[in-house]
Amino acid sequence: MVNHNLAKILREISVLLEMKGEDFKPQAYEKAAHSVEMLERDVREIYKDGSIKALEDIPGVGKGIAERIEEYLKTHHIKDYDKLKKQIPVKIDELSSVEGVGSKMILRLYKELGIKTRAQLEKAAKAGKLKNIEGFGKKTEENILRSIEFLKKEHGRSILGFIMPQAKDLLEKIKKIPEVKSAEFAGSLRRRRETIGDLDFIVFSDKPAEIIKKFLNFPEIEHIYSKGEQKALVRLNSDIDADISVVSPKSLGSALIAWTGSKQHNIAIRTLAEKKGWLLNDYGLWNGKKLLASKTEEEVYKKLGMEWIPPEIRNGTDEINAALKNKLPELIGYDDLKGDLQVQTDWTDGDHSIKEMAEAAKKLGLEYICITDHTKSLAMTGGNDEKGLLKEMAEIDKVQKQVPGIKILKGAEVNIMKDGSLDIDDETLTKLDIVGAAVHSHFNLSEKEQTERIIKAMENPNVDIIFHPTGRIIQRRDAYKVDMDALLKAAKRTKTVMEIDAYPDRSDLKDEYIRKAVEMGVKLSIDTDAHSIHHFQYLEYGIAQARRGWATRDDVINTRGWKEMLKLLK
DNA sequence: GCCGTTTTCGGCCCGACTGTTTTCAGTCG
Repeated sequence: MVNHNLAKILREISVLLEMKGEDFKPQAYEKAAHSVEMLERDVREIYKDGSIKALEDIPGVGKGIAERIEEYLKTHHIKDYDKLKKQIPVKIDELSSVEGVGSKMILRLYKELGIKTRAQLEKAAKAGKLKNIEGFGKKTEENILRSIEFLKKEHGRSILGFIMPQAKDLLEKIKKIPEVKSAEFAGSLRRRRETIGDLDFIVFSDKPAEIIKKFLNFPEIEHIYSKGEQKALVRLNSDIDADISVVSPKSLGSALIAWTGSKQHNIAIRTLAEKKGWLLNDYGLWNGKKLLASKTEEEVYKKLGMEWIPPEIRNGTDEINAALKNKLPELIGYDDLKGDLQVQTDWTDGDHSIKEMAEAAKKLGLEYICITDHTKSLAMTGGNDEKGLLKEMAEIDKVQKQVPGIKILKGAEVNIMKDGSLDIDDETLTKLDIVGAAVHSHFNLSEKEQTERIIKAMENPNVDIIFHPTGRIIQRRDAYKVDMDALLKAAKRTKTVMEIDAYPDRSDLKDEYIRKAVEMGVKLSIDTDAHSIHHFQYLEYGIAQARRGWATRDDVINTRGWKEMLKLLK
């Protein structure tokens, strides 16, 4: 996709314009950059299908930016950008990623010291040259050096499901501070984004200063970036940053909205308030000095003329229009799942036996699981052949008697071969309750070949579910190239279920594909891909993912009891 | 440069904290 590079350039233009003291253009470019980054379709395709008019349909992209995008697609250059870049030839992304360094500082650093890169900035700071620049002091120099040290460790964003246990522990600790009335996650943590930049907490109390003081004494705090009467920003010894903000319970609703974001969502609803002649800030919704609403989120949204919006879908896109019309779907709830349809055991690459997995799932309150060990062509996992599968089925029957109170379904994670055929014969597959099929090899086929390959597997009447349909692993492996529209159409036609793999670094399907599937009436399943008894807890993140994709209870098959669920399969 | 339930011009989210300076611009979320 060209989107990432294009967004980067638009963002750089924004910073360059800021340096020049332009007032509103930077926001315009920043907004356009954000939109382009969020697009699910490649800008090249959008342009190919609908020319420049289609580009102008991207939120925040008007005539001017659309022309520049067109120029970029045609020539790989944007003249205005090149011109700006020539005047100030600095590595903007490198420098602005340093905490506390923004456009104005970058400009001064370049003009006064000729600094273009982060390495040069570090060298100058170490040599004590920064404090000679007007507006810079010793503190600034120290902070820049500290931030560069931190960046060198290359800490990017954390994966939601992996960071959540730590976040939950810290939230519990915060709640135990006596002056705390209540406390919640905020930011991307509360929105349950698939990756998290830092841990945001919002605390409700009438004694903010004391809470900040006590929080700053927590042993896990390694460094304090800033602290005030109401807020603090720190780094934890686990090398992730945490933000805490304390607000009076009187402002709980408005503060939660403000601190949950997203930024785009906040801008949109604050603009909406402003249109009515009101002001929306952390402390409430105001008409002049008159407080209109502040206590609960519901109250604030209602006053603005809309229904409450679940945090998971607060993107600042179409959720606001839907909420204004009272047309938000009722998203699947965190208690709605009754079973897990992808579970591996020690028959292949799982850590625990069928019995141990069943017992663990039962303990968590699940009504059923489906055992889906790998099949033979995935040799590294010791995958089952036909004979092995039959043996495992017999073993499941045996375990079922030993572990009552949870239904153990018989399944397999069958390998889709390069040509779309399966590595287990149909006769054996018909004996299973559920057949999941998945791609584990040949990730580099062309989009056309990969799409046809998976559709061919869907057309097998035994294939019930496509597991982790895009094969991506967050921060490790990109999704293989596939035409998702075509896959979803085929899924609809063949009544194949698409999985939301809840394993935290998979989270596959991702939210925009889930939303597309929901719109097209394709059924989904949410499974953990558990390889250990500890993995069932990941269902929570699969549900979060489904909620971000606007999925309802009805869209997800394993919200039903197992008998009813099986009826939905081919 | 973008945008419209106060549409084709006039406004663009809002507030806390920091560092350096002495009243506020810059940065961040």
